[in-house]
Amino acid sequence: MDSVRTRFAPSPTGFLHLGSARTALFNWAYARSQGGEFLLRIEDTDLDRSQEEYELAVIEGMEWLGLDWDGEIVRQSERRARHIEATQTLLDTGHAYRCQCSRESVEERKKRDVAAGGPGTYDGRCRDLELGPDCGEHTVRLKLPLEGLIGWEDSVFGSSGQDASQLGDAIIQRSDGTPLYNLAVVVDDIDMQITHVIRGADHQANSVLQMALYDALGAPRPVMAHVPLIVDGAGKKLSKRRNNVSVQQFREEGYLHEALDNWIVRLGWSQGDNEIFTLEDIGRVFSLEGVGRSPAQADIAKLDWLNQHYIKSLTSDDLFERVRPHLERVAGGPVEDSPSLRRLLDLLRERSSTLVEMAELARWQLQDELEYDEKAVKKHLRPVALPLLESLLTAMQALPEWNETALATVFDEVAEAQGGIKLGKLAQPVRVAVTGGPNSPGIFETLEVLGRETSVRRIEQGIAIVRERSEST
RNA sequence: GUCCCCAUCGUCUAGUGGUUAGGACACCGGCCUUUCAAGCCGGCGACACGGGUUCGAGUCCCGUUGGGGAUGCCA
Repeated sequence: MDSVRTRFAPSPTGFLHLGSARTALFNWAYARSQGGEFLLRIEDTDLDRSQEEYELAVIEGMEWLGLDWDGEIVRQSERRARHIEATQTLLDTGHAYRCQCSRESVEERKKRDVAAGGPGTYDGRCRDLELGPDCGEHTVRLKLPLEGLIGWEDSVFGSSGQDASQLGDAIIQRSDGTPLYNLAVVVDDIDMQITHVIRGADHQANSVLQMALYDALGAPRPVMAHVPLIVDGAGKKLSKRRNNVSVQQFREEGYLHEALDNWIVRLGWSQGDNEIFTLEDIGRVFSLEGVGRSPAQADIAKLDWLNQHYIKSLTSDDLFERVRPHLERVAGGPVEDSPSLRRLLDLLRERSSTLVEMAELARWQLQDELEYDEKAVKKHLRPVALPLLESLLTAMQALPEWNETALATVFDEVAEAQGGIKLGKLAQPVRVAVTGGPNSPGIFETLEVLGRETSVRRIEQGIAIVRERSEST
């Protein structure tokens, strides 16, 4: 049996977006699961739209997602001679013909046909004219069968295809002599010996044409597998214009590639009731049978959940390296590695669904000056808290050891001395004093992480705030 | 307009003629608790509609409705 060869063929017209990323992932996964090869081809034939910058962005996105490809990257623009050669072959074998029709006249005839209730396809005016190479400015059209089904057995959608009567002869070479997408794709896929073409369902119509092209070129057809589109909240195909969906943006927003891969693979593919799939799992268990047929909406809440799941499973070193840029943004400068920061990060794992959120939650540790939450201050730094904070401060300063256990003991003693008040009565004012807000990890952990010096300073500062407030009222 | 495709909880989905229609996320409630989370337990919640076929349809067929995609000398 021939070994499987798939490819991902993005056009570098923007950043790698969700839909493309999923197509890439599926192709990668299928190849890996079958012990085959996964190739990368950049479709840069539309020079107007292609930009090197975007090509780099696409590659970067692939690498970030962990989708490694085999062999050298193929650039479609470098294969022009082959495309032109193939067109010539089609011309020589009578599978294609030169067409002199101008855009305007084709357009006009099309309009007329549509008005008459027809399909509005090219009417084949030049089909049998047998125009030679010296016929002046011309395009080249593929000579499609006039009738019969042009179909294939799709691995996802089953019997697919269209009746030839609904199709017009498509242009495969522009009047300036350059090849068009459909021709180039087929020629490249043949030369690259692609065995399975896995791509978005928006290509279904192209596939009809491409099947005819394989036939005309006398080449074996690959297995086709169309994947339902990912749609936005409005049910529309994801668009770069309307939706913020580039993978680098997700990265910047603090999502892990592990989460993104897992999220994406479950958009249109499933395996029983399983939800968690590492890239390694995907490369092992992915199958075309598991691909569904209806479009999927991308749900950020699910991504958030997955992201936290993977954040929890990261090693300490890995986590630190990945949040670091986000921490530094919050800190406004370089952030030093330290045991207490590592400890804080661990405490924050189960409180953060993104790395950005995690850095935000670490703000009180990263900045010298506290940013107070007004509501929290009003609620917890009140006169009643004054004796509490003061006696706590005194007791804390006398502590020989600054750690969680010792702090817990101090809190218990103060709570007892203050008339057996609940721990919460004590903890909240302290929390607001040392973090500026009402939420943080456990108060003992928080204080330990913060260290004696800063904790004491901030509690004193908190006491000052209470005094100030009681004087002004 | 024409062609193609799709249709199970709000979302992602399991389901291949006989199920109390399952899971996950989200949401709601409870437990835990020094806050927020996390965790655990529980709850709400779906087969678009109408015809067939069948002893029996979420599952098969037809139609309707709704949605999407394609209709480029773009990729």
